[in-house]
Amino acid sequence: MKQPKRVTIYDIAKKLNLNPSSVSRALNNSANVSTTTKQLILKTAEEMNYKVNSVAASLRTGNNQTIGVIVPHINQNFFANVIAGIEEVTYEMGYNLVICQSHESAAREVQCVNTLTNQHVSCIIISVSADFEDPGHLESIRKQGIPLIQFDRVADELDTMKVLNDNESAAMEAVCHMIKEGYKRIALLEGPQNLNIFRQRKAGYLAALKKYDLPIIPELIVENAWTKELGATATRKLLNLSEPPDAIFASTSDFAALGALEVATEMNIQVPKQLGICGYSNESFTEITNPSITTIDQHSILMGKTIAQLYFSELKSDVSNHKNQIVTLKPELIIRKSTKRH
Amino acid sequence: MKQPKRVTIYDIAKKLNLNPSSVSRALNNSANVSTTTKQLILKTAEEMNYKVNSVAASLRTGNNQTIGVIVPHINQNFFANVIAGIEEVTYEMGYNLVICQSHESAAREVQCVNTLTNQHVSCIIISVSADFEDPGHLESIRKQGIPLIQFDRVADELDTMKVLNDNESAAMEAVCHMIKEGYKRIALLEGPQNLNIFRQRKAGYLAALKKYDLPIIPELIVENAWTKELGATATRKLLNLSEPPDAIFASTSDFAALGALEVATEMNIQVPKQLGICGYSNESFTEITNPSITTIDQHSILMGKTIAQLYFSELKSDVSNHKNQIVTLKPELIIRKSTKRH
DNA sequence: CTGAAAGCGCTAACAG
DNA sequence: CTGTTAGCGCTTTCAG
Repeated sequence: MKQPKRVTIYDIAKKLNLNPSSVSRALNNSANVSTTTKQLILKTAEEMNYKVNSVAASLRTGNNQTIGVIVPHINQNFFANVIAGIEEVTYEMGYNLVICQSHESAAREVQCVNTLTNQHVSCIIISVSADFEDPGHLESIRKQGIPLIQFDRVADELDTMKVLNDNESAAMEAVCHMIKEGYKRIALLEGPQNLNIFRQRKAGYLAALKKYDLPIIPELIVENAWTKELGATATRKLLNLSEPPDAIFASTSDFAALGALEVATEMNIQVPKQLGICGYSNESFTEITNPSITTIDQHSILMGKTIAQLYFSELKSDVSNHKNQIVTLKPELIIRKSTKRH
Repeated sequence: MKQPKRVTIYDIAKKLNLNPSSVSRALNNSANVSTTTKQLILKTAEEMNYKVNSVAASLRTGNNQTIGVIVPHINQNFFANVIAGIEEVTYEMGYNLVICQSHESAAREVQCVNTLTNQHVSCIIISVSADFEDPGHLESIRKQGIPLIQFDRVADELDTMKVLNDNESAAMEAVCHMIKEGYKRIALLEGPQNLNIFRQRKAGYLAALKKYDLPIIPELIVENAWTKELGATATRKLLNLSEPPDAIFASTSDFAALGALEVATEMNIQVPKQLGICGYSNESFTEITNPSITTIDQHSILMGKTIAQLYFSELKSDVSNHKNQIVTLKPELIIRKSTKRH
């Protein structure tokens, strides 16, 4: 593909018998240029179809108005919405987004971090992959002086800006709600415990049981039931126990809850009468299943906006007394038919 | 935020008493450097924690290994999946993605184009906004010598690379299927006709009617029924006609189909017995509604991969006999319960 | 195989 | 207010 020669500020300067720096000043709306010449420059720039080369500007200023985002998958509702929220704010500020997917792989996450740091992005926003273990690559971001914001799935031990959901209290609220609805043997579908969010949700589950003096029954806690299929398998196993649960809290996702619902339907077990089901994330389908599924909304778009706002507020804040702020959002329990016995 | 001084190739060169150009050669794995010095350079680069500055490299080479993507909304299933598909391929090739949302606004789309062209991205991939009228900004991309790939929603008249879905044949197949199931008064929910995709889907609908010698009934064609709410409103109106339709083809989206289904349920009209419903896009929820919704799958991830592959194949192809290739994918009719009378 | 030197396009001192 | 100059970090000729 042929690249036609692009118009530079030198071309404009030459045409007007001016100095490139004046042109630069005019284009950047600097005060140190007379309004008449500024007008003239802007007009001819327009005429000559001049476009800034922001790569050159970035190299010179060391600031490229670009924010890197790393998420496991961009085509998952929660992450897509968070990114949409981030973009809403960054767009207003004239910043661009470079988006990378880690595909839930730590190795790939490291590569994403490298490409972003090589590009000297102004900030990196990340939600870590499922097999996250070693925060070395995140530390290297900080070492290079690039602001880092972790959200949702984070390395707790790392002192960075964070935007979190209060998973524990949300999970607790959900399970308390189920208990109040009369469920007594509530099973938990749990996610990989190396991720903070799943640890917290489990903690909320346990706290709710404790609050109501219900026993913790190990056989009702199923590991790694993350997808619809795994949720279905887990549910089948649970419902075939000699003492099956009367409710399932799919703390991993609404997909697992959907798997549970399908198995219950298939086994002719009535939801919510014989079995209560609660998911997590408020995926759009939870509203239209039969019965509709109780779930927890994470305000994902708001979360994205909050993340971006956090960056910009830090940017203009006083450098000297800088602390890594942590913002925690409150998820919302959405009670639907799948847990309403009364 | 403090930016610690970054290690450059000069630092490495100085330490080793070499010339920066040798360091550059070693890092870029050039042939013109002895294996011993190459080893040495790579080792010390590692030790000194050197990271390339890809901004500087971009400025020098005029090639930044970055692809810009403009879509109406990143948090819509179809677009999120297309982007995921694009990313899968570009990642392998060491390219990055800069993602912009037009928010269905032509004005904002123009701005997105500007930021991307200013950044000298290697390629721009776009699906135009709903209020698209004037392809001027797309022409300016071409004028600047940046390869342009349009997908799905495209400006037909513009000679660029394109990756399309065969909307017309897919819509025709869907309507033919409904006719074969015995539906005779099939309504159409249509989208804004300034977008090629909705024109094509309408054409497919009309072609199917023609094929089976069914009359075109204007009162059964409803404009701009794009969302769930608009789909519901349209359906309510249709079902209250003196001669209501016996089927609805929601060519705009599955959301409109869902709205139709909800209205039918609410009015105690049996689907598929009294009313057939077919959507478009194969959103995940169409599988779990009651009854499940017949729809058209657009192979969105494949589409994304195809787009990226098209770019890379053009990249290495002979420049002289370059033609703007158009790839058309075949959507797939997914027949579910909402149209199965037999 | 290695060194020297120029320059991508822009911005930001510093002079005038 | 405008011009001069240097340089961001890298790649890439051209010499040697």
